[in-house]
Amino acid sequence: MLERASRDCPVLHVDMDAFYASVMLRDRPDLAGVPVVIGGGQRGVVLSPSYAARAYGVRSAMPMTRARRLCPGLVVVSPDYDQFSAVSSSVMETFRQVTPQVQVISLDEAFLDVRGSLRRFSSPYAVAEHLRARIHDEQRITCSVGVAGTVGLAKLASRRAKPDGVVVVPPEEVTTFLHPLGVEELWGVGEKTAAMLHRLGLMTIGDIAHTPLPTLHRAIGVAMGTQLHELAWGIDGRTVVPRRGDDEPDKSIGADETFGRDSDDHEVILREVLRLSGKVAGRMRTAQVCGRTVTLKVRFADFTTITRSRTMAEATDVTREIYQTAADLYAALGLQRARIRLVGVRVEGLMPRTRVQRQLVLGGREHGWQEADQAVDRAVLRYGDRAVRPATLLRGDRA
DNA sequence: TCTGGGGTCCTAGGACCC
DNA sequence: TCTGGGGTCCTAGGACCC
Repeated sequence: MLERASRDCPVLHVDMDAFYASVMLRDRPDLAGVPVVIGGGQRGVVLSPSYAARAYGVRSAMPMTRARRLCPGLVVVSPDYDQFSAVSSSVMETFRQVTPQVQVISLDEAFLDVRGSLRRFSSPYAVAEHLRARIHDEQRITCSVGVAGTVGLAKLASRRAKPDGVVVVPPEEVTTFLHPLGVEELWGVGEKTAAMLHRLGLMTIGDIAHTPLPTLHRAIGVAMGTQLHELAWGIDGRTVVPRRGDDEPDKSIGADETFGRDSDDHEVILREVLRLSGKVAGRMRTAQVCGRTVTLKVRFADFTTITRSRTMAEATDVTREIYQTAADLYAALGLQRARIRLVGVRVEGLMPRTRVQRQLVLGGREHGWQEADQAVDRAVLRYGDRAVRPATLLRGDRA
């Protein structure tokens, strides 16, 4: 029955079940059945709760403090991204053995267009079950698959399929499936938009579908209103675009860090800005890109967040120049004793380094810093990222 | 001890150019 | 001494996604 129902459903959304937690648990049989989360840090959030932890109400993105309150025996394990990436690559490779039409969304999910695979498989549903069996055999983790005619519907379907299942939404059942769901299930509807829709009395996707377009436009804007109205009727222009996830150049590279405790000490804050600048510049050099716009982000103790940016005449990947710009932006804030929770540095307007020719500044000593960075990169490659750091960062070690 | 860290996209106003 | 209109860049903020 599912075979036949899936015939006009060329799009699969595959979503690994509790991915980080599941990958960790398969190597830690001692933790089987124990409520455990991937996460950590004093002020962190839950990245991935195991199903045993979910039974206590623990959810992704929940503050760790709240998770521990809900589940006093909670075991917390730090993420091992190298391992997650390795498992993810294997899984994506399995997908590609079925179809080249694989769009990687993140480490743990992908869209597949399986139209080209229907000579080898009797139906999209059969592809879904084949993939689930293979991943279970090869990786010893489970996944859920949504099968539908559009990416938006496939994504909603995979959510309903969890854990360890398949949900097919054939064309004739689209509105029956879609309209009872809450508005927050739609892609693009987050906390704020959901609250706005709720104030209008729109609770379900069906409510959105039956709201006149002009009303939606007034409430949430023309672009968003049109998009949600279409999605509410299962209309979705997006297609599966084969992508590996790392084959498109980033548009920006940034790093931020929440302090263990809020700080109003300029020296502490600027030292962190320097460390983040070095981290960002290093990643830029690895990616062989330079950028022109430096953005400083500051989050205060009350969680209000501001950004300040400056666009430079020339693109750079030099730690010192990024730091100097970020430090200038910080100084221009003129903060006195404001307690700061987080600082961040991001560089935008990225372009391939080969396209950047640096102007020779009369009397300038521009090249010194670039060569210093290259020396740092070589040392880091050989000895690790604690090998070479600006002297001002060494003080942090003693603290 | 509420609320991470990596991103993308959109909006809106002002500057500036033609 | 009247005030258009389009296009692009820059800046700041906000929403959202994984």
